[in-house]
Amino acid sequence: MEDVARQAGVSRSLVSLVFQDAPNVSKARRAAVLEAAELLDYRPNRLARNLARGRTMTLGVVIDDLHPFFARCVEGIEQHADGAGYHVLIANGARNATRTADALSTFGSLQVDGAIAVGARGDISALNRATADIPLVLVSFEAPASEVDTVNNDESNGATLVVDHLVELGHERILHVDGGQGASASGRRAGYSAAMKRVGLGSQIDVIVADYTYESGQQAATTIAGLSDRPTAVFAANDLNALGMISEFNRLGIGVPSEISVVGYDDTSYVGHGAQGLTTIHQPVHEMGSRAAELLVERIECGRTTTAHEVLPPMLVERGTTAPVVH
Amino acid sequence: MEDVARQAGVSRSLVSLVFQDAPNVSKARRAAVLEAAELLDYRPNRLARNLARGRTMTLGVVIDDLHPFFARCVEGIEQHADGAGYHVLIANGARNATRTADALSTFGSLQVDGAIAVGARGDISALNRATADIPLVLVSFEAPASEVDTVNNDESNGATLVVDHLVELGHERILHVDGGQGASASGRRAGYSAAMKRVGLGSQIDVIVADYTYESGQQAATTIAGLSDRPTAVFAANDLNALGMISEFNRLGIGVPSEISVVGYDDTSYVGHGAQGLTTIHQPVHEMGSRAAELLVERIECGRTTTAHEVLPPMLVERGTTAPVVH
DNA sequence: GTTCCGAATTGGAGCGCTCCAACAACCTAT
DNA sequence: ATAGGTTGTTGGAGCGCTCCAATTCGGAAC
Repeated sequence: MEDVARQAGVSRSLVSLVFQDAPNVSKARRAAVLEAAELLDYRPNRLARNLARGRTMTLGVVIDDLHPFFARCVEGIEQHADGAGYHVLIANGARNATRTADALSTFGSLQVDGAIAVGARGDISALNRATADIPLVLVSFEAPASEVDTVNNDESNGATLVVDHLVELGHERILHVDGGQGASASGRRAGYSAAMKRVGLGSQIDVIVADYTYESGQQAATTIAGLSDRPTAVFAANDLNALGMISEFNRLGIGVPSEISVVGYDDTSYVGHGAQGLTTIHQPVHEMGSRAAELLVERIECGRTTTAHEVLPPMLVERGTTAPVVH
Repeated sequence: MEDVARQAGVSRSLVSLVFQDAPNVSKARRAAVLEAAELLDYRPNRLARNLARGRTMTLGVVIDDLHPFFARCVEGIEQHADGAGYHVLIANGARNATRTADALSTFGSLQVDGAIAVGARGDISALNRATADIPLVLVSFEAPASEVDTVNNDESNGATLVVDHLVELGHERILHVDGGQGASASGRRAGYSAAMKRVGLGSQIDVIVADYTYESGQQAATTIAGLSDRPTAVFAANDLNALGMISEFNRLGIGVPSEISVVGYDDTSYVGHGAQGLTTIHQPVHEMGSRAAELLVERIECGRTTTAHEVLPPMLVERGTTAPVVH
């Protein structure tokens, strides 16, 4: 910077002003500085700038893993951040509470202006401690009572959409393969039960404990196939789980959707493809991301201190794995 | 830091030493500092540390988009980086040369110690300029003549594996739906032609121009269905393209693999799932990532100046979309 | 030709840390 | 008791920038 200043025949301060494109710099000097910088191949050191400014104009995002569901969320975050003039840095929590906290504290010591954790592991107090005093927004993480902002999908409403759709197709024996301890699983479970009761199918409520993996879907399918009073429809924990279930049903010679209907959850990018699209619940992930970024920027720039808990509505996407019940 | 030093009754330097866990600090003082830090809720500012050190112990990764193929590569990168003590920051190039260059220059001004671009857009000189003087490694980007390190999959060999597999199943009319201008497409195309000639099927060489999308796969399927002398096997541009093709064949009542065999490329995570697994070429993406990180760390720490071009072998994964030809 | 005022420019302190050279303290070994 | 070597500790300069208060500049108004 010193060198550029000398080369352009101005002071260091002026060079600084040019690179912040400050308003009150004369055309001539600005040009001179720019030319000198070009000549010397100078580019400002953001590290130093950030240190001096105490602002980084950067948002840190920790995602639980790098898979499509989170990716779409990040795209939403980026969209809003871009508009607000922030850079976005991503770190991988690797489905692991420690790594998540680590990533968060890396962001903290990197002095990002705010952080977003998507589908994070660990408990709120740990997350909060890791981020220290930079604002944090949680996506897909239920924390209604806490001081942190959250953005969630209305899981319970999603489950209701599933049940209503299946009931409309004439199903009554509707079973739920759940997500166990996974994030959002309890909301889906509760929504399922409530919806079943509401439509007068309380006696049919049946839940198989599973998790969000393909393999656990396959297992659940085996269990279901062996049931004496086999359900005519299954509400899966999520898309991957549904896919595992379907592949196993196919292997066992049970037709989907001819003999059993299957509904997933998340509308992961790949489930629309393939010969037989999966009927599923679309989460507005992209929007959840951009809303999270919005909340964060609000806190950073307007110093909002009230806590926000956003809940976004899901949507049913009807594809090829559900059909009217056959008696 | 000053406060911590005062609280612990030591100098600022000692506090610094404790937080770098330097060897020669007495147990007593170390404990005192740690306690004071705890009390005052102090955590070192990495920004300042990085500035002072001139090292960030961070690697920047720019990926072309956030989808599974790249995600697995990042996991490979992270694995090696972790071992070598580096943090990994990810930025999204958003399938766009400008954003890619931007991300790279953000990393540059953030003073990361090295950068990796996976499946980047733009030309080498632009990428090089953006990174300025920090070392750069390119993954899935052919640049044999340049000064930058690269890590690639042996596309040509991958194509050979496909042709050999199909020939073994008795196919002769083997068509290639290509990836157009996409990265690696030319390698696959060339490998296909060479392999066909080698097995004496030079006269059967037939290429349909397409790209790496699902939709273009569907289109290609329509074209193929209308061919007078319909091929018995198709080598698709990539998995997504193959999936599009298969769904369209299904819709048109053409059985896969009974009437036509289809082979993909990449072994994207989701293609093993579903009722009918896709036969495809597995790229060792994870390994490519970790190898890239290794090359990078080598340059950073050992100051290697010779250029490395790694080429990793692909592998055929036989699943359900290929079968012996029926006459 | 003064006076005044805003626009343009500058020096210097400071952001929070590291790292080096200097120094203090404590051991041996002579 | 003294030189020599560790081990432990410290002040201060410096990393590359920003930002403030102070200064200079160049007109327009009188």
